[in-house]
Amino acid sequence: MVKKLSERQESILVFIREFLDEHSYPPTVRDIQTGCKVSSTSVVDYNLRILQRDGYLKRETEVSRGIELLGPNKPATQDFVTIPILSNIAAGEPLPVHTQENWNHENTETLDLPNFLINGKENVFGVRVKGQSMIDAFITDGDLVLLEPATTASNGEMVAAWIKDNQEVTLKHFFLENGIVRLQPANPAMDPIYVPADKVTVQGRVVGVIRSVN
Amino acid sequence: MVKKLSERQESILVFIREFLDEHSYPPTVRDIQTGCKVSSTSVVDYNLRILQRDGYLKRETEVSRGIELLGPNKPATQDFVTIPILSNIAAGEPLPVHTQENWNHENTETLDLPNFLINGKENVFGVRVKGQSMIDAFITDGDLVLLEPATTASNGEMVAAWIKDNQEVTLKHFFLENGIVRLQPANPAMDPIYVPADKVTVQGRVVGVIRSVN
DNA sequence: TTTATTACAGAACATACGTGCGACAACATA
DNA sequence: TATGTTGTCGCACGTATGTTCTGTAATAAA
Repeated sequence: MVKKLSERQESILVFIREFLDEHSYPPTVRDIQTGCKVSSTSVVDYNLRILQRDGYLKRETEVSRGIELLGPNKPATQDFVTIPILSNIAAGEPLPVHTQENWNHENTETLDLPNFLINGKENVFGVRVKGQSMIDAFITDGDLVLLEPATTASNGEMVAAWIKDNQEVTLKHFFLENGIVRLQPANPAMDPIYVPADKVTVQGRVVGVIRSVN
Repeated sequence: MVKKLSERQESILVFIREFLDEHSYPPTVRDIQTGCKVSSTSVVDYNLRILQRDGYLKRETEVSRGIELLGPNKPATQDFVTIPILSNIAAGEPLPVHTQENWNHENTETLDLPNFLINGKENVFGVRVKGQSMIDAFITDGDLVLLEPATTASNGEMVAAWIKDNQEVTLKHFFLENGIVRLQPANPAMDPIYVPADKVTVQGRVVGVIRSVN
């Protein structure tokens, strides 16, 4: 016994959805009035009550803009985390250090990711893999690598490591053995790199990889 | 020259974030006043102006609840798409065919993904890579592969292919050459598989890969 | 010292905004 | 015919809410 919506109610619903796309707050009754070319605020109120009664939205009484869309119109409710994307990583340079303070700015590219990819880790940032230098098995050109800032790593973890002598950042599995760091490619066909511990700086732990094929 | 936030400004920022988690609309100046135990609305306004000046938020003048968080505090505004995850892919079986109709059910595991990963493609679904059979270079055990349903592919595209004689689904680059399908591993060290075209069924095009390291 | 600057307090003002009321036309029901 | 019901309209009331003004104290700069 789902009643069909009237033309006006339909347009109100559409308007609210579009309004939410453009603003960070819901519309007022009067926003809807002008947006849907309704002659009176009371008509808007009247129809909003119906929409609420039928479960299309929820209203907070006496609260300005107290409208929340429900059902299919409801915006994604899952937890999302915004992470910064470090682009322009020049070859032969370590990753710039990134803290929560210094990416507060408009020039930083960001990305919203579902929480399960981050899994509670703090300050995760993304790096776009460019060229061949960072490529290893299972990670290739164009991939977006998610890193958790770290200066140390446990054996076996995949890290972004700055190799001083080579002047490059590489993604490898990390093993510390008797003062020597073994950087093991995931690809068994490739040989590991051995570097004295003081010539390697761990810059982050790999927590995820995202590849988008176009 | 990023100024450090005062304790009060910090608490206001936190309050707004928490308020947005619980409501579908931003707080008013007075909400912040009581929430942060500030003595006067003018103090809230004063600090909001500073936060706006320093780029932590944006305000719409004369608009109730006209507050929008920026930077790391900004809630996700991106578009998200919900896709189904096919789990329990038994070895030796083709992928179950999935249409928009038959996964609208509660028993299907789903995932919300940012739109850029899907890029306008329809009916994308995810498959969790299990075991070694589907592993190829750049894709490994545990990865979530995003597939677009397809029965054909252009040369060079990575597809999920059902090889009848082997009774297995594999992820490979697809090449059709004189009635023979060449399934080329991305890993150059591995040999391609040649199969008569009628013994291969393309089941989907790979549009993305997601790996989450725990 | 004087003078700015920063941060806060209290009050008041003006508008934004949700809500209620009476009326009216169209249509169905009895 | 009388009686509801639905959707609309205009208006107005009262609260919600952004904003402004005046003042004060603490601290730094001159």
